[in-house]
Amino acid sequence: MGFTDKKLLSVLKKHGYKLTPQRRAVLKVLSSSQEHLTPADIFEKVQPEYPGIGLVTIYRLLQILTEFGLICEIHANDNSRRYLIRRQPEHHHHLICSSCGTVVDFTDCDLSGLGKRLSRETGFEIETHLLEFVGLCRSCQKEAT
Amino acid sequence: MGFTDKKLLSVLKKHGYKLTPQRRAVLKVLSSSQEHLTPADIFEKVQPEYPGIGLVTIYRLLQILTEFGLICEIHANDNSRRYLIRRQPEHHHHLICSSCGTVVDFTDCDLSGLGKRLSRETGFEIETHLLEFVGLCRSCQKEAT
DNA sequence: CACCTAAATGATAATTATTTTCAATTACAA
DNA sequence: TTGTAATTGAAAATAATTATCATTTAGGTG
Repeated sequence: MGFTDKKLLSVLKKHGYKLTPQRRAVLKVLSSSQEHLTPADIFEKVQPEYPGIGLVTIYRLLQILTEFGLICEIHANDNSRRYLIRRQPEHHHHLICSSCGTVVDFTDCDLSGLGKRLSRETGFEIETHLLEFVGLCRSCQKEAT
Repeated sequence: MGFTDKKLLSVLKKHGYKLTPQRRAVLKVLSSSQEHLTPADIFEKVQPEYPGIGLVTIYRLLQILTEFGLICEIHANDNSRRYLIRRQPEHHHHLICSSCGTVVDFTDCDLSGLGKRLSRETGFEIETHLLEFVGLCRSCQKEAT
C-alpha cells in the first residue's frame, strides 16, 4: 500500500501548504486508487466529492506532490500521454502491458553494481534510475490468438 | 556508431517508401549527429540542406523510423518534452544528467534473471525493457559548488 | 524518355496537454 | 474577527503533435 491521505496532508501542511477541500478531495482519490491516473482521470474521479474543481488545481497539486517525491510517473508507452501515478511505499518499478496499458508494480531490482560501474566509467554521480519492463499481460496474450 | 544514412535509406526502400530529397536530408542529419534531437532540432539542422522542409515531414519520417526500431526515445527528464534520438547499434540504455540533460549511452545490462522472475510471477510475456539512470554529470557536479 | 499513379509534401487548421494570468475567494495565524 | 498571503478557477496563452487536403513528385511502366 502507498500513503494514506492523512499522511499526504500532513506532508503538505508541514511544508506550509494550505489544506483546501479541493486538495483533500484529490488526495483522497489518489491515495485510494490502485491505478495509474492521468490528470483527467483524477478530475473525473474527484467530481462526486468536489464537483466543479478546476483541472488546473489538479495539475498544481500534482506538481507539488512530484517535488516531494510522493508520486511518480509512467514513461514508457509512447503513444499515450504521460501518466501520473499513485506511489508505492518507495522506490519501485513498472511492468507495462504494451497492448492494454495495464501497469504492475514491482520493487526488487539490484542495479547497484551496474550503477557503480557506470559512475566509475562516466564520472556521473548517480541519483536514481528508472526501470520499466514492457510486455504482454496474460489476458492480452490470449486475445492475440 | 549507429546506422549510416545509406543503411537507413535502404531500409526505407526495402519497405516500399520513396526516397525523397527531404528524407535524405533528414536521415543525413540523424545519422551524422551524436546528440539526441527533438523534431525541432532536426528541423533546424536540415535547413542548410533542404530549406523549407515542413516540420510535419520530419514527424512523419520519425514515425516510420520508430516502427522499424531505427530510432529510440528518451523518456526520463520530466520537464523537457520527449526526445527522439539516433540509435546505437542495438538495445542500449541511457544515463541522463538531471541538470543539463546530457545523455550517455551504455549497452550492458543483465536483467534476464529479473525478467524471468517477473514473467513467472505475473504471467507477462516480456518483450523489452527500458532502463535509465539519472544523475549529475561531471561538469554539473562542479557547477553545483 | 514520357507518362501514370500512388505516395509524399507542406500549408493550414484542428487536437490535446499543459502553463500562465489575474481577479475573486479562502485557509488559517494572530 | 480580521488581515493577508496562498489558493482557486475561468479564460487565454503556449506548445507539441496530428489531421486534412490540394498540389507535387518519385519511380515503375510502356
